[in-house]
Order: sequence, then structure tokens, then C-alpha cells
Amino acid sequence: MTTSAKPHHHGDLRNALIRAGIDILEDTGLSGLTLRKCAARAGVSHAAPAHHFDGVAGLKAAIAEEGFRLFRNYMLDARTNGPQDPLGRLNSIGRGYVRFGVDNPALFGLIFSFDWVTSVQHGLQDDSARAYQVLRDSCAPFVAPGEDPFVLETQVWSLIHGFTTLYLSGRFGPPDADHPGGVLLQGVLGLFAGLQVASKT
Amino acid sequence: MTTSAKPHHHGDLRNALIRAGIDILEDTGLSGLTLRKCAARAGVSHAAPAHHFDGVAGLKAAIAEEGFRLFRNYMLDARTNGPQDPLGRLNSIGRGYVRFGVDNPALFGLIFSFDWVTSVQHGLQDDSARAYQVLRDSCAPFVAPGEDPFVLETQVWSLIHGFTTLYLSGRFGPPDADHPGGVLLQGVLGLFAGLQVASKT
DNA sequence: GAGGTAAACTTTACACTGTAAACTTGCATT
DNA sequence: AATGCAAGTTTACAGTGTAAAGTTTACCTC
Repeated sequence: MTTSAKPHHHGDLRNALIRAGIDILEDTGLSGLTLRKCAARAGVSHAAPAHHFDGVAGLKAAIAEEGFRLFRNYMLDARTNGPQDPLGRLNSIGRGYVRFGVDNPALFGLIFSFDWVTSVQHGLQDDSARAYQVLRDSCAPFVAPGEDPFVLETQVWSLIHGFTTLYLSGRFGPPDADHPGGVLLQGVLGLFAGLQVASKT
Repeated sequence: MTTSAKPHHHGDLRNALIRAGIDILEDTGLSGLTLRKCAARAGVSHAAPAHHFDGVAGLKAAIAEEGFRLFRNYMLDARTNGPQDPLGRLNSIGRGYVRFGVDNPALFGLIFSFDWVTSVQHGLQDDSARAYQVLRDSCAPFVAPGEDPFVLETQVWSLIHGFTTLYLSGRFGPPDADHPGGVLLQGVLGLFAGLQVASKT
């Protein structure tokens, strides 16, 4: 029939589908991300993404992988461009965290929509861990030598993550794209003011 | 909406559908909650719930209303049964918060799945505010007279909410149904140890 | 090169979902 | 009693994920 040079083999369909998915997330939010729309956007049949990613869960996981990388870069950028004392660096992580959410709300929702078991099943634990490591590093100066850093990390992560999700849901008013978190975030981060830099022994 | 006191056909279909919905949430999680399954469970046609609640969003909102009440009771019970000093009461709120999530993970996910605009559209702001008031009251002793309590409340809410969502996702290991949050929660709540009870002037 | 094989996609089909409109039934007010 | 209206049902439809089978393309072996 149509003998035109229409290559069956797309070449880089996997990445094209991921990019299409991210675009759809920006345009129509998490609920708008479907296999079929993703396929249509990439110009392939609706079953192609299912074949590549083994179902919609796999597609979302592949997008989340890219999302975690972006997320990590937001935190790194914020830390790089902020004050370099331990507390300043920790606060910068928090600001980068919130800014990522404000700039990419649907992607933020996606990467945290997996429970941990599902994350591991889809091989997301590495990307997730790399992002977490940034937070971990910024907590390290406050951990006394020989002590378990886990409690402090969980305190920091819980506070920042909780604020970000509540902030994105609009419970503190409409998110401010120019100053993510606004002065409220600054006040919330004040809870870290009491942290003591651990001596190096 | 005022509950119609007149059973025309079924009798109390609205409440029956809400209870069916909560049962389905427990059994199959948030993604398993559909209009049609809910209708089948209540023994009516699949279009009945849509008629009562104006779509699936309305059904979820009605279930969330009940969820917020249960959520509030969890916090109140925890506070009642715990130590009665200000810090002890604040910590109890946190424990009740986490316990509600562990006991009703899908319902917890549901009541926080609405953004604020949608919440208001469905008339959930009152139930949400009543639950928030419990947290607010427990924060009050730490707010200096004349000061805005909002920052402290946001600190507390963010920390507890963030911990609960991350804990429920299994990122700190499988949730412990007998001791929700476990020792980790205790450590996280330690961040409040520095709070000072405000003088009454 | 010829032939075979596996991967990359398409086509087709199906069950399930939410929503809308038309239809039926039964209570209630006038 | 007649009419109106609320409560449910029936029917229909578009969109979704998934599975199976079919088709095309690239590659590999002989």
C-alpha cells in the first residue's frame, strides 16, 4: 500500500516518548498523561509505548527517571548559587526542592507517586537515591561523628517535602512562580536555625 | 447538601454509597475506587452514584468529608490519651496523624488528593478546617501573644505531613501497624523539643 | 547475495471507566 | 385525582490500558 519511505523503525522512539510524556505533563497535568496521547504526540500507534515500557506504569517510571535527574539538578543549582555556610547550603536545598515542584508540579507529583516497592520494581531506586544523596550531603555537617544521620535527614526531608506538597496543593495560597515558597518557606526553614554544626573531633 | 430525609426508593443510598466507597478504599486502594464498583457494591445501577454526587469527583469529595472527620478524631483521641503538657500534646497530634494514615492509607491519600481550589469547589473546606483546628490548638501554647501563629503551624504541619506521606510510601521501610512511625517518628518529633512555651503576659 | 530470525511497530479486539441523555418509576404537593 | 419532580435505570458513547496477532524492517548467518 503506502510504499513511501515511512521507516517502521523510529530510531529513538523511547526518548521521543519520554519527551512527549513530559510535554503532556506540563500541558495537562498528571491525569492527562496517557499511553495513547503520548503515542499520538510522538506520531506512533497507541500500542507502541506499551511495547517499549511494558505498560503505563513503565512509561511513568521512565519519565520519573528523567524527573529525578531534573529534581537533583534543581537542588544542586540552588545550593551552588546560595550561601556556602552549612546552614545556608541546607536552606538552599529546601528552596531548590520547592522550586522544582513549582516549576514542574505534575512531574513532582509523578516522581513521588510511586510507593517504594514499585520504585524498586521499576529500577528507580538509583535515581531516587542520587537525588536523596544531595540532601544527605547537606545534612552531614550537622551530624556528630559516629552518630546515625538518618534521624536528622528524615527531619529535614519530612519538613521540606511536606511543605512542598502542601504548598503545591494551594493550601497556603496560589504558588508564587517567581519566589517559590515565598517568605513562608523562609519562616519554615527557620526551624533549622537551632541546628549545631558538629565538630570534626 | 442537606441529607434528604425522604427515602424514595432505596432509602439511604447516599450514605450507602459512601460506606461502600470506604470499603472499596480499604480493599483495593485509591485506584480501585470507581463509580461503577461503588454502585455494584451498593446494589444500584452504575449511573446512580453519578446522579447523587455529580460525577466521580463529587463521590470522592463526599467520602473525603467522612475521611476528614475520622482524621480529626484520630488526632483528638491521640491527644486525649497522651501526656497533657504542651509539648506532649503537640507530639500526640503528630502520632495520631501518622496512625490515621497507617490505618487508612487510601483514605489518607484521598483526602489530600484535592488541591485547595477543588476542595473549596466541593465544600470540603469546613471539614478540612475542623481537622486543621486541632493542630492549630496544639500549636497555640507555643505562639507568643500578638504573634502570627501561621509560621509555627506550617512548620508543624509540614513536618508531620511530610513524614506521614513518606512513611506511607514505604521509603523508611514497611509501615508498622502496631507502632505507626516507630522510633523514627519519635526522633523526628524531637525537632520540636526546642520550642518554648510562650508566656501568657 | 539468499534466507531466516528477531526486534519494532501496527492492527484488531476487548474489558473497564466516566459521562450524558432519554426513559421509567413512585412520592408529594396542589 | 392530576401534575410535577426527584430517584434510578437504561442505553449509548468516547476514552483508557492491555493482550494477541499480524506486518514491516533491520540484521545476521550461511
